[in-house]
Amino acid sequence: MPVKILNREKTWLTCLKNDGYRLTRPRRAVVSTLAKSQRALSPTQIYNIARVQYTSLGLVSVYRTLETLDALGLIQRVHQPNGCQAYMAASIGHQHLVICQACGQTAFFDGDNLNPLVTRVETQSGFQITEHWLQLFGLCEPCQQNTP
Amino acid sequence: MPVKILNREKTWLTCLKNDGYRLTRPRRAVVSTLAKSQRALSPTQIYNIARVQYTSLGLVSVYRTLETLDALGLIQRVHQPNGCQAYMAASIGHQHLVICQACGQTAFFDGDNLNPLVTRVETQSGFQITEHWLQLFGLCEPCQQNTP
DNA sequence: GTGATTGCAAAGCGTTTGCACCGTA
DNA sequence: TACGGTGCAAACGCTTTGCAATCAC
Repeated sequence: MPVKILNREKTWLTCLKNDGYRLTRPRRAVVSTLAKSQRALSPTQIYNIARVQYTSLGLVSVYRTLETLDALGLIQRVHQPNGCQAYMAASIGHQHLVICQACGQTAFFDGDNLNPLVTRVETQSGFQITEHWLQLFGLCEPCQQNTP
Repeated sequence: MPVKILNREKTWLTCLKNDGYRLTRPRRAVVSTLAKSQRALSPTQIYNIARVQYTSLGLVSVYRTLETLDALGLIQRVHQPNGCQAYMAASIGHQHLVICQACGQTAFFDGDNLNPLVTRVETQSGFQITEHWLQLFGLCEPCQQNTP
């Protein structure tokens, strides 16, 4: 699992290159920032962090790179009760997200097999289900101690 | 279940009144629009629909009424892959949402018992889970026929 | 070299705030 | 009548767009 995170940056850059995108400094800075992050980041947060590494980065490039990474399915928008402006690495397969409400720290967990539920709902509602979304909110270990 | 929808408007107005809010024409118009809707509506959509009933309604009042209804727990923000600006009646108890990706039509379903999953994730991740979120996306019956 | 990509500035859009007037209780 | 609530207009913040300069290939 830690291996995945270390390789994420390299993987994303390879994907970009294979899809014909140029590996520019702004893109590298955004990719590096987001690939390493354990928490969901907003465009402005990414901008501020990435500028440490590449000072003349423009906020616009952050937006454009996020759009590209999202289109390639490498990152996902993270929804929280109060909004949905943050992004992080896309979950793989049937993994789902737990988010710390205090610090934004995230972790993935392997989802239940939701097929029985999906089938039941399809029968009862008449909807044809194409996508599901399961997310948990709470406090990560460090935050449990800081906010008793 | 249809009974609930018919009573929803009355219930919301009663809640507002009991909490010391005045039952003004703008509030009635917003409540009536949203209580009757089977789909999630954005502030602007609510504005346009409600203005049929109350022409001089201001968009600002829609926002303020939504804020109030949300604070009272009567409505909830609905998150979709592309954004989270829409509102609808709050789910009751452990109900969850199915949303039609084509027309926005929604339906509730009784959720699985997620307690075993929550317990498992708490143990594995160290997170203390306080809230969960389960949502399904797909096509409602009419839209299945229109988009084959 | 050349065309994709960038940063800047400006436009755009949804949302919030300030304020004088209005209407509910 | 009193004051909570309203609509308008302006402010605000985030996001997108237009464009000349830049840089990866």
